[in-house]
Amino acid sequence: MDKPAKRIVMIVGPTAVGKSDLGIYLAQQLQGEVINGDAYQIYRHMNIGTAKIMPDEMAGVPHHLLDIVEPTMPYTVAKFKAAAENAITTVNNRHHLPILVGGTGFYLNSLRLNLPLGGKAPPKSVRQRWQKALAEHGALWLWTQLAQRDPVAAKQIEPANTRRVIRALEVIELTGRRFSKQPQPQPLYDTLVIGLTTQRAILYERINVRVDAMMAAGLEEEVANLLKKVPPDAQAMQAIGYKELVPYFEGQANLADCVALIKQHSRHFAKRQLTYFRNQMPTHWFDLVAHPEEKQAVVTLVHQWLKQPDKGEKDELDR
RNA sequence: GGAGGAGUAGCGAAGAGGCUAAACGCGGCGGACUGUAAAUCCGCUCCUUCGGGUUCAUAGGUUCGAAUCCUAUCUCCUCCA
Repeated sequence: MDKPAKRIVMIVGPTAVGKSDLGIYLAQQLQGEVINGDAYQIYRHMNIGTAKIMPDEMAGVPHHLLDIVEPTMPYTVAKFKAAAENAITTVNNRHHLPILVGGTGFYLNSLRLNLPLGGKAPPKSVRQRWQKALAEHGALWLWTQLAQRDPVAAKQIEPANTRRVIRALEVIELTGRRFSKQPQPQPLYDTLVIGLTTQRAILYERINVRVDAMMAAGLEEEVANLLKKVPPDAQAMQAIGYKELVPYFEGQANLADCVALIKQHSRHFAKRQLTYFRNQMPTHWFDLVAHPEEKQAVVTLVHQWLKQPDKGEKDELDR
């Protein structure tokens, strides 16, 4: 089989480890451009809470896929994948290195593995019908439906995880194919994954400090402004740092409690991110918090990898 | 000084003689992940060489059997002085 020719670098890691900084550094060192790989930084008007890098911090490095959607609009992996592929083409046409920087493992993996994602977009009606069925018959009944159509998928998805059960059911209905038997296209890219991490206690402390900094920078006002045009149940409002403030604005909770919740959710999130990058991606780990000088080692690693003649990392996870 | 109340695993909190190594929540840890992914969901969390061993403030006691009953001690809270 042909090796995927286009090479891309990904910088992943939990929130608050310094991905954005490394992205810029690498871009400078390697003639690269940054492509956002963060599910919520794509939204406009959500800057402070998403720790979005601002133009004056970009040091002249082009950044793609930031501020491309209004927060009232839902967004999906598939949209991200398409947009990212476009951005990669753009960067490649300038003979620059595409550097994906972000914390949304699933988005990044859809790109890296060229996931078909169940084919086409699900019509709302199908999903609504299943959701109604769920409300009427319960989670176990719903899961049984899946078990009848696709025992393999049913075994892999917890009955309580109704969101994924419904999605599996959708895909089966829409494609006439089992959810567990989706086509497996060749990857489009040859990907090097660099992961940033640090000692857990330090990471959590950084998160706490960062949330306080966000509040000091005006997160409260940002969310208040957002809520003027975005309904609290919009997808964008599921973002950590935003959803927790809604009860405060509704007079249901005091600010300090909400801020504590933001920190807690951020910590939990960081842990989930680490799990994902650890187990779902072939990540090369670095601790630049404890060892900033290893930045150079990262550059060297990328250099060497770029020099290898189309060898390909070929470490797709078996599923 | 007097009168009440309380002390349970990292924290909060149930349990009021055997079904209790002790519900539940939080925190912590691990995991899953193919169009909501900063989402959604699952598991573990006294020690253990997995045979067992030590727990419910502490020390005694009652009982076949105690976190649960009795006695003393210590600590904390509330009220009266």
